[in-house]
Amino acid sequence: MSAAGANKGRQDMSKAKPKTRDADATRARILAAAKQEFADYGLGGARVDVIAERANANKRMIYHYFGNKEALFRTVLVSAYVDIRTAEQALELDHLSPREALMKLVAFTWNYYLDNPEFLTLVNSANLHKGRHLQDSDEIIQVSRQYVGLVGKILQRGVDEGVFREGIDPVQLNITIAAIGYYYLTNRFTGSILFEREFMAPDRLKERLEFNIETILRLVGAENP
Amino acid sequence: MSAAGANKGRQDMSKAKPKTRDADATRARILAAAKQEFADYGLGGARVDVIAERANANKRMIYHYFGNKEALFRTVLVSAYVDIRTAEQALELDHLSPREALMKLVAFTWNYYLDNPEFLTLVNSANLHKGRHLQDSDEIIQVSRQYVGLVGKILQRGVDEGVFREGIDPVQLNITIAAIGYYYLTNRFTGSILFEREFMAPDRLKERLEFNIETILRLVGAENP
Amino acid sequence: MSAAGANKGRQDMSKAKPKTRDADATRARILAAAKQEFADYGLGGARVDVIAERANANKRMIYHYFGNKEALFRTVLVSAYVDIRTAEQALELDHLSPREALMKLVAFTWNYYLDNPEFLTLVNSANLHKGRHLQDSDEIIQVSRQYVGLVGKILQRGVDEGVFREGIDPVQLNITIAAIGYYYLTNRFTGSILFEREFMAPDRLKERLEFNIETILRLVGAENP
Amino acid sequence: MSAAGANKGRQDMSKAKPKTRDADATRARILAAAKQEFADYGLGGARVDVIAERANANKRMIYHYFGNKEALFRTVLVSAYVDIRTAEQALELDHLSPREALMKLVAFTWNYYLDNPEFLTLVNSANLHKGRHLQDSDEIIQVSRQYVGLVGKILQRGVDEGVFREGIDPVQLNITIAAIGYYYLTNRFTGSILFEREFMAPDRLKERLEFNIETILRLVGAENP
DNA sequence: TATGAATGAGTGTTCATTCAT
DNA sequence: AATGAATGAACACTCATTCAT
Repeated sequence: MSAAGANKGRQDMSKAKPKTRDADATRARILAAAKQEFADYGLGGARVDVIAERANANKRMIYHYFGNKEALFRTVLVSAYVDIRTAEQALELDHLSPREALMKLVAFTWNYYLDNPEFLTLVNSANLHKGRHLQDSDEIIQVSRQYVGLVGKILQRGVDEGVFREGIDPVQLNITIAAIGYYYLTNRFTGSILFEREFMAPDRLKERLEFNIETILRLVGAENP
Repeated sequence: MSAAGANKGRQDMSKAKPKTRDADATRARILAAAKQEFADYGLGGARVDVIAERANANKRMIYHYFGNKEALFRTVLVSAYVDIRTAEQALELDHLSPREALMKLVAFTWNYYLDNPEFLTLVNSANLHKGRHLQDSDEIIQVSRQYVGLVGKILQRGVDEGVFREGIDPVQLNITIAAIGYYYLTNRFTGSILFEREFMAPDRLKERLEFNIETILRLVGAENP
Repeated sequence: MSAAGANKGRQDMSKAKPKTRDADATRARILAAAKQEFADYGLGGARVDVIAERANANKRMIYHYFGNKEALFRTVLVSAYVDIRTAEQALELDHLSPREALMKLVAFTWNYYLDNPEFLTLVNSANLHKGRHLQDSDEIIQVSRQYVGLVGKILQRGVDEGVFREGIDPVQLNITIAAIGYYYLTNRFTGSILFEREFMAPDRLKERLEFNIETILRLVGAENP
Repeated sequence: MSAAGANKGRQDMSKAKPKTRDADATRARILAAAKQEFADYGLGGARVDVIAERANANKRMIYHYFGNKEALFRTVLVSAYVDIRTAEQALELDHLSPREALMKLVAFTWNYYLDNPEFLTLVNSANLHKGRHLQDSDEIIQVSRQYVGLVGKILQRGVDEGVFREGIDPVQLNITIAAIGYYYLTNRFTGSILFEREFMAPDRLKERLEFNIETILRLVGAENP
């Protein structure tokens, strides 16, 4: 039996795994579908039926894996935050000059919002519901601390090298970096109408990113922005 | 028309006017209630019954005056934009120095968001629905043009006086002025959790406004920000 | 207009009333349908859709008039108790001899259960749910007190006249009068199988009533039962 | 078989027996859990998941051993009847006087209901479903016949000894003995509210049992009840 | 102008049951 | 023998909207 077991070891990989992987895969498909649906229609506007359909899963499975619609939203939201924070940590800004690190971070933030527009509406939804779904999530606080530390380190290095001015609050800087990208993109629809300008035209996007980089560099007092 | 109006004036006072005035009052109450409800729960989350209740009106009246829920939202949204743009036009910035005019505008924008938080969620809702409710609204475009002109004029005066740098796009500046206040306030719930900081504490609000003013002044290149 | 009004007075009876009566009638139809459905299938087994259908009403109306399924059950239950207690009060037992009054009460109880079998299952359901739906109903306690008083009075008269023995607790007697009819009828299905006897055959019913009357008369000590 | 059993004994202990014993144990655990769940919530209100959980068994096992929910209920119900009838047969009433035998039977019935309240709700559920689950159960009819015979024998002995009156139908007596205990206990929740009296207080229980014994003794005509 | 009654199409959620291993 | 995954049908309840007056 031990020989068979050893033999089965490899073979089982292709039999047992699918079994466990099926569950994980279903869960993942539901999560992805939910992220999209919540992003498209908000928490209230999202339809559980549609999520199930989009996930190519049974509606019952959603309740089995996530409990209910709100809990599913909570999971989606936390995962969205973890995703962006994880990507930020992977930027490897330490070997860049403070100025370049900051530019890279502004550009990354902008591009992340561009590539993952669902993040924007998820956050909006979370705030429409007064942040209720983020409460009691230690994970979120952990990754956020790392993020603030990341910006704080760049700022400190800039001050030490004499290229940034002193006394800038890393949290306020963080918020502003996010704000100038977030606002433009989340309000791209009303913005395009109000300002009679195609917000999502490639040239316009490029222009805005440059404007944002300049805004941040001037803010931290980097010479020759 | 003015003669007719004068003629009708007295007669209407006793019979028709009260009637029309009641009608106007009902309409206004519904509009105010709807603005609040849409702001609190979004377009999808808002309840027609609740709006009727909040307006101390009959549900049927909503349909009588506004057609349906979406049309009501459209009206609320346009009125919200008209309100803020009207307030901006009333600022009388012309007699201030460009630098002070800009500071005043940044502060006004911030305080308007603070005092009218429903504006933020209404705009968010409008964008969740891809700006659909703002289309075909000439009124909106008119007032927006005036706004851009207002900022453009300040900018031009600053350049002429040599206190602002050249080449700044008034629209981009507009957007950034809005963004740095809007983002902080609309995301105050998730922000307070993520950054472990009470976003709405009076000191924090004051701090943010100062940070924003500095951001804009440095952006336009005003010396001694 | 006053003439017309006077004229309309009677005519309106046939126009205006239906309006108000419609609401009341709908409510009443729902209540009757619910009583039947709850009696047939219990609280858990009853279907709101079916109640609406049986009431020839819209499902939405049930929620409009009664709030939810449990509240509807509560209303049904209270009304069922009020109905039987009201019928008992209408018996006019005072002018009968104590012995005949008691016999009449036993027979009435039996026949009421026979004619209103839904009462039995409603009470069973209420107890399956631990009486939760009867709590906080002052009405129920009021009518029950009257009922106990009614039996107490008969008992007292019997004692005074020397035909009943002393010291019988009216509540215990009440319970026993109910029990010997209730048990036979509510368990008629299992009873018919267990005892291989058609519990609902007319002769059997008559036989049981006589047995019950004898049980009660012997219990109170009436001579020559 | 005993030899085989002895032979198998050791070997089975380690391999086969646990398996079969496990199967029986699982079946028994499911049955016990089901009895409790059905008693607590009725047939419609009982949840298959909960039964599986309560039985510390897999849900699939329920279907394997019992077919489906209704069949499980049927099994539970029959077993409940067999249990009470078996306990009654073990009473050894023959060596008691008819009067004492009857008293003991009334007390036993009462105490059995008290100790096994699930029996009451199971029977109620069975009747809510029109006794359907008891049909075609020969076992039930057999044990019931024995029960009627048991009461009939006491009655006959009493008549023979001149302490009971003639002509009492044992079935009717049976029903009444059950009724006066059953009704009080199954309706203890509504009863406690209606009669403003704590039905389950120890003194109240004792009082009711004495009342019931007196009721039955007077009914059969035993002198000096 | 105003209103109470009524409704159909959904909406999140639950449940007994079967599949695949 | 035992189990985790999956499902379809149903269920209580909701909502924007219309009817009738």
